[in-house]
Amino acid sequence: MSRLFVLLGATAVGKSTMAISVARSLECPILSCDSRQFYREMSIGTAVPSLKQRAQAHHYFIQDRSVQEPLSAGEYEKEALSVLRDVYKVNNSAILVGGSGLYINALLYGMDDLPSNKALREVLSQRAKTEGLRKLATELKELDIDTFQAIDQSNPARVIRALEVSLLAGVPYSSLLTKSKTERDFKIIKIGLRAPRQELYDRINLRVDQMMVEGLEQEARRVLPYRELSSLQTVGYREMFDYFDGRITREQATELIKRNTRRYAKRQLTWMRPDTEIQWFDRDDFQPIMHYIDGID
RNA sequence: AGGGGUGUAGUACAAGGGCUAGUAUAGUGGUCUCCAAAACCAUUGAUGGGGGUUCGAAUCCCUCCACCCCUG
Repeated sequence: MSRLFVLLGATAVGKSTMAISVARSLECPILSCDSRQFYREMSIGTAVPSLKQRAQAHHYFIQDRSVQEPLSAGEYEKEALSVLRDVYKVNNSAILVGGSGLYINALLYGMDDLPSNKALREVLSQRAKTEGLRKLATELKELDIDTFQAIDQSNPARVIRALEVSLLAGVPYSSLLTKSKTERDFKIIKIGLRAPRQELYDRINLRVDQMMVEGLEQEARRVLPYRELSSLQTVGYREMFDYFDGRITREQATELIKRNTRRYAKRQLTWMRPDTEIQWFDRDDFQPIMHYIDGID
């Protein structure tokens, strides 16, 4: 059976480097699962692997599209499955590396085939602003009482998405969720990279300082015209946009990027923590990881 | 060394001798079926040490300690 090694961990823990080491050892390709490294306009702020790094192993889903063509979790699932099918024709192994939990779950377990309509979502989003979220929540209550009670009613994203699906499908959103995982025809091995919290935060702070030196400001200026796109609702860019608007100073922006990256890392850890399938290793434990991999099948 | 000043949460500040020491921010925990590096929810934590006055002290007094400023 083909194998997919899933390399997980918080941002800046060292996933990319470890993935390349493992890929070279296994002589297999890497599929990135980082919902911001998909886009070629974003390099510095997403800490995308360098060209030199990418030359050491074949990478998929790294800067292969524009921010103007966003890739959703469901679309990623389909495209990544297609890539994996091709990879497994010639190779028994592949590595999935990244920090976008929802996208990883989409590929590993599948997503229910829910309807989607960007225009409708936009309308609902506007109505939430003008009429208030409570109004939309009340409408959701009539269409889908189960979801209304289950979700956080003050969370616009949840309310809008549930309403969008219920309206499009003509049946309650909750009735479409199967809650079952799709079985894949490859073996999934999850490997987590960890580091002490303080060390992780130090690495984040250092990395942000480096980004500023490398020209994050110039990069952010180039994508400023696309600031409304969801792909630009990203740590490192939003803060620079605020700086360009004159709302904060460059120094404040740098500090906010650090803080928001730390928070992002914390949310990633919260997301991964309950997953008992993850075998955890220290961030640079290459040999123990290879030993673990060799012991599988 | 002498004189002056300041010590409240990780940080910045508030509390005229009287409610459970407050606010901001950081930090922490959590939610999650395609906007997810998003969105949202919840929450820990402090009066520098010791003594005194008082029914009652962050607040007044003494002392020690730490830091800052000035003089040398």
